[in-house]
Amino acid sequence: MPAAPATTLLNAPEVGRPEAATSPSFSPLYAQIKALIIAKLQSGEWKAGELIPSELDLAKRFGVSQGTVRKAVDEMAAENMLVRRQGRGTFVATHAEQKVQYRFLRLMPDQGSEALERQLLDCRRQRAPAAIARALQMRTGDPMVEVRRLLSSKGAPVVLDDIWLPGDLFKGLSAERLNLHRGPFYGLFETEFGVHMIRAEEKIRAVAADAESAALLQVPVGAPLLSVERLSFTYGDKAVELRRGLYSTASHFYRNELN
Amino acid sequence: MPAAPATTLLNAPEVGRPEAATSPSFSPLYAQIKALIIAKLQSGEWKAGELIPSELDLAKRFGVSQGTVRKAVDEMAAENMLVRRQGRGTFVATHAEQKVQYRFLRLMPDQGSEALERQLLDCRRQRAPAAIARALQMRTGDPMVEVRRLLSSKGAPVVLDDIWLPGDLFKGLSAERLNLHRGPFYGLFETEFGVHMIRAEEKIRAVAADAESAALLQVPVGAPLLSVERLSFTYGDKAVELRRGLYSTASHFYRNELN
DNA sequence: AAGTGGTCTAGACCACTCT
DNA sequence: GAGTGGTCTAGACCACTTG
Repeated sequence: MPAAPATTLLNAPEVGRPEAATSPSFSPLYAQIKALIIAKLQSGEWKAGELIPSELDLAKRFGVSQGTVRKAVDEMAAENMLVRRQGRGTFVATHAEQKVQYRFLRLMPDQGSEALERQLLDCRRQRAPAAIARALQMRTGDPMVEVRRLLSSKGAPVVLDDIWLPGDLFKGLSAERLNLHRGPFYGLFETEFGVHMIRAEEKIRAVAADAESAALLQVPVGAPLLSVERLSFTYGDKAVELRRGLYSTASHFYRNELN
Repeated sequence: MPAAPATTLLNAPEVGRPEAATSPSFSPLYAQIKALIIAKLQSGEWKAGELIPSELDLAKRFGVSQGTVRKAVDEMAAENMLVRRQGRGTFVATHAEQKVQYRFLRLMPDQGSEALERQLLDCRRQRAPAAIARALQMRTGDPMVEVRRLLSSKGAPVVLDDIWLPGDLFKGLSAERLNLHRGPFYGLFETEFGVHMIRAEEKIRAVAADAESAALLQVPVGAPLLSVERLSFTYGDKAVELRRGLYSTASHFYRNELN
């Protein structure tokens, strides 16, 4: 039997030690450890890209065996919240400085793999329209930031994005900040606003280009485009971004893997 | 130190016992166990939907600890090749008799969740066109089966599929067989032909409906449709199906989850 | 050489299902 | 109650990275 937890205790209702767990609403120890680790990430104590304590260290802190910590970390690594590197340690996942930039962008070129150029079209404070507010669990009229931008491949526009973010979470966000930044927006969101996207849901449709989209994407009006509506979530399954992308799929495609 | 394996030995090159493993091309024991289990599935010794031996049983057979078998099965369950059911055992995953039918179909209705009606349009033996053959790693002109079918929701056509299968794997496949069968094709492929799809890759584009597709899907010519090109794989990452679907996304959408 | 994650074992006990 | 998967522990050793 291990010693009592060194620092942080497991005070979740009716648990603590597995022996105390009875049938209804049973939560295994490793799930509680996972929740504690997530809390550290959420609070910003362990930031994106940083090294977290070793498994042995965590095991001592939480008063459990290494194997239990391991299972918790395993799950989080599988969900892309943490990254394990043998011999080095475990790191908090990040959308910046990653080999695969644009982790959430599934658009692939038919040939080659050229980098995408970004072009900011607009960035302004807005009041939330009803539909946007509903998706983000906010109220109609709440302050928001709307960003519009274009992604191009070898000069040819490919993606037109319309992005909505809660105003209170992204206080200093401006066109200047966005233009200064290199790499994907999600990297900037992490470092500048402490908002880390961990998963997203997309609804994909085929639509006809309207006049404005057609002009920006340089396709004929009525041309078929991929409409990709993305709802992104941070820790605690909180929706923090609604994004509507129009993808020109003449020389690119949306890649998906099914299991 | 455990006793020598009871029946099947681990004869993989330069391994067998982890102690014998040296740096280059190191393969952990559980990965070898996993390969052995996959071999059982591939050979048809354990069929889709069936119960496989218990972890303790497998551990004895393979001469390893339960934990090692567990890790192998864990991975396979994560990849949807096996399904664990506490208290009952571990089963071979199947596309038939599953709560979620159409495991690979990501199309969702905007409202409700009505079942889809199938309508077979065509089923005939063909010679492989160059493009199809290439994707399936066959030769142009090889015998194939082409199936065309329509899926409808509440009478309204939603999906038009054009399916290509290797002729040698699907010998007795005919319109009659397909019409007799209930549920997804992949279920029939398992029971009748022993072909089990374990994963797939999709390339998605927005396209304009041509005359024929428009008529079948009851949309105007030129209407935007989702083109979903799916390449499906069996055990050993062997491509065994190429499918081109046209989805009408007026009242449905393609749902995807990003991690 | 020290520290980290990765593998493997052996054994205990719990939760769940079926008979 | 017997059998299955699920959790947890403790300890050993391996593979990899860094000083």
